[in-house]
Amino acid sequence: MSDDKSTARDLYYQEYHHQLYNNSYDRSTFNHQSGNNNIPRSSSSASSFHNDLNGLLSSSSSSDPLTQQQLSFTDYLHGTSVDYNTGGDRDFNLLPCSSPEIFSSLDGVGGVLDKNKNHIGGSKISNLVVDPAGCTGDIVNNPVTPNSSSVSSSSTEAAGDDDSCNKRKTNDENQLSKGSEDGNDLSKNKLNKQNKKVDKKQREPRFAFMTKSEVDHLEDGYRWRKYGQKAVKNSIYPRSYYRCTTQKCTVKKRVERSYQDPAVVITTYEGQHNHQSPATLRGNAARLLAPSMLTSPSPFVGSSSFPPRHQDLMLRMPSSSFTNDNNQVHDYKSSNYMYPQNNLTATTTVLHQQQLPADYGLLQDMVPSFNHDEQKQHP
DNA sequence: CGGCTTTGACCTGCGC
DNA sequence: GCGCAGGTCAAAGCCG
Repeated sequence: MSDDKSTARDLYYQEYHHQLYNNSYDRSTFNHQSGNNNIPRSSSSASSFHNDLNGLLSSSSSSDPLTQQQLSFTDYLHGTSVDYNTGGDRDFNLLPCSSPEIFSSLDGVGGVLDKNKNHIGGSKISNLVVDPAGCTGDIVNNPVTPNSSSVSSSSTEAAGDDDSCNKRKTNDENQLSKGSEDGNDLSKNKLNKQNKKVDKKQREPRFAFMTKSEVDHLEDGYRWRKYGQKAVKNSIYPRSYYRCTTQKCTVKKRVERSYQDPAVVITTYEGQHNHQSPATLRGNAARLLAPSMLTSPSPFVGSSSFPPRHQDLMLRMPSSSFTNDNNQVHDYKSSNYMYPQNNLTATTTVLHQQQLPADYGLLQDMVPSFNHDEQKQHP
């Protein structure tokens, strides 16, 4: 990776984390800290991750006028049956989220955590970032310009199980095609390759959560099978790859620890669950649900999908804006949630980018505008 | 024995 | 074309 890109990416990080940082202070989320101390939690930070997140996301709605609608982490995981090509979903592309891309430079992240620590008097902090990635629909619909590509293509993610499962199949097909060598076949192969390239552009939506935890693999109500582990460049901590064990469920998640703040675990979800949480099926829903969720319609009812509907996210997010190089104003939806659980306080930061231009996807393309904005706000 | 983790090999995409 | 890094596979081993 070139230095220019690294620099640009760092600038992106700075702006990204600047958003996190500002939101930590701009909003009245710290009020939650003293307001909800009676919310029960389980002892293990890992096993209570699901609970924590539900609490993080649901408790904040009580004081957030923007959020008339309950949204929990379970909602995040399940969402609802939604057509990502319709309605407002198409209105906003989302920040590209490949954890190494976003978090490999964690200067700002560490700052957020430390600031929060100072702010709340040394309480343990779970800091998580919900960072929705490109929508599948957007990928399909949005044209890819030579100078940029869709949001999702900014990452190196494979497109879910279907894609990965097709890898070998594709190789076999290519080999078969090689076997029959005609001029027509060659052109057909080219077309096939192009089509497959387009197919591979399709990425599952991704959400990255940053959580301060001692345990890498956080319990979220689903069952996961680890299928790989890789050393991460510039990091002493490996990245683990998990796949949902439910048959025909293509959801994956990556778990890695920040090398700059080892206390921070970065979990990236990819794909949509097409089933109910095993925890729910086992009758453990109540244990996993945050109290506020018990009073709201069950998020497990109906078909489930991941990620959450973007409208739901947007409902909960105050907006800010930034301008890109073309002086186009983009709405930014972001929020932080503080969730006190006895002596544990957590912060949820949700970033959302709305109404990006169709060709405004690549991280490299986003960086200048972020930088632009950064310079405007902080001369 | 089934389910899960570990781990080396392999594949793919991308930049040079 | 080559090298690198990310992502995935699958055999082997572990564990309850």
